[in-house]
Amino acid sequence: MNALDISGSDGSATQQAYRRLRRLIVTGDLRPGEKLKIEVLRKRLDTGASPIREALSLLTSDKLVDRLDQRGFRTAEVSAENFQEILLLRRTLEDLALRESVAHATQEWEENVVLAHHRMVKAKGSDDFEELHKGFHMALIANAPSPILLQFCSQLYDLNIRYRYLAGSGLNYQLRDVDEEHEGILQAAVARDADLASERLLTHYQLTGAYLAGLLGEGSPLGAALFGDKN
Amino acid sequence: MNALDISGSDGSATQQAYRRLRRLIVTGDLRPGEKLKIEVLRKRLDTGASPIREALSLLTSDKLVDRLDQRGFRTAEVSAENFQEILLLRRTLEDLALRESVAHATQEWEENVVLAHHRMVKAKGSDDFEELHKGFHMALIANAPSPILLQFCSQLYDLNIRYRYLAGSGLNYQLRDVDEEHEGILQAAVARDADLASERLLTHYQLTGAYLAGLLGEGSPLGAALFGDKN
DNA sequence: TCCGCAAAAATAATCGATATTTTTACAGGG
DNA sequence: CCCTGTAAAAATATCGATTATTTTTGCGGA
Repeated sequence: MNALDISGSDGSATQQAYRRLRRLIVTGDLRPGEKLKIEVLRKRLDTGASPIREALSLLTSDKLVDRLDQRGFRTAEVSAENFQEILLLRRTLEDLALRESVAHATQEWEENVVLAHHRMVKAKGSDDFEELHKGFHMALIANAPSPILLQFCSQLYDLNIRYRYLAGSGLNYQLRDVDEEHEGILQAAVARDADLASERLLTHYQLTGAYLAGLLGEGSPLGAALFGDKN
Repeated sequence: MNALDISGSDGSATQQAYRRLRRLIVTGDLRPGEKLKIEVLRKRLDTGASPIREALSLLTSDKLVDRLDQRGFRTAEVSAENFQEILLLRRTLEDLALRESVAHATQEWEENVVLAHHRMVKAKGSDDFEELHKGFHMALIANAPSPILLQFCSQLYDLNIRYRYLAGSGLNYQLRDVDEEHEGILQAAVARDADLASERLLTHYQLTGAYLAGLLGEGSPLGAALFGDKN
């Protein structure tokens, strides 16, 4: 009815299916390359075929789903190359976005960043953490007057986080002092030092990326299971 | 069933609808911000509601269509800000892509670029020119080992060309020696001089962008008609 | 004249059923 | 034993109709 019900619930059946399917794919509940049969999903999400089909169409352009003409849908494959590409693009685009964002800094933006950081820190360990972590990273760059760029960043974030889930959700945050890195980025951003903030952000990605790449690399058992085995 | 398909059309009804609608939007046949009623399009393209709806979903992620939950679809609005953003992102991403492409140069790639250029030149003035022009620009960067980046570039190209059509199709090619610019980019690319090729490509965009911006700028009658008038 | 409300019309979203295509299984021939 | 053509089964894509939602219209009252 009203557009005001924010509490995760409503929207059209299509929107719901979109969100739920997206989550299933990003978290790895639906494995890479898995065939997505309309009938199966229809039962699993307890909705009609049309919303499923439309949601899958939307996910196609997010690069989370591949559409094979006349042969239905399947989740996007993963590969070491794809992972590296995502890392590279993320570094490039978020660097750009962060600089633009800081360049247009306002008090409101600054406060939103602080708030997003606070919420993320507070949710450490909870189920909401991943979402709030994205919230913090998006808040940093949100002030860039460039909606398309922001959408690219958001999309790449989701593609990236999918690999993190595939590597084993959550565990990769404990081994480094990520908190301190986040804190450093926050400080630099609030101080409106674009160079410093950007440098710290890139370092943050570099470290996270290297860590994940290690887990997922060709040599590792996990990498072999993900990239080698085509069942 | 439908034997009356024109011009070697293949694929599902959805794919066809997607391509046709895309063309209608990019060329400005469907005006910016125009409401896209399923029933109207259904009759216009002589197909069912489902393919239309799915095609519109696909176009949504190309940023050519906006979806208003429960309120249907409409073509994306245009604005001076949006246009400038597209120009900026295109310069940034194609620069990156071109350098990557040249860095991985192969004979096959080189030949494809030459071929694409030849076809474009040959088609000057014909209806196919726009498509082949895109073909040339995409061929230049096609060797970048970065499918996501290439997809971003392709998407931005289409968003950009839409403004060119809105400004009055074709006319903007006559006033500058675009041929020579293309030729220069081609030479530098074939010589595998990434710096030079990139510089020429950016100049090319700079000039084209400035020209179009002039046509579409706030002060101009065309700009006012496009950006000011919300009918 | 200007709201506000309710009924009516228009439109979007969804469902159930049908047609089309792909996949699978299998028989016959090389 | 493997290849190939074909028929049955499964799955996808599409259609036509129904349902839900939004927008418009019309009317009365302030």
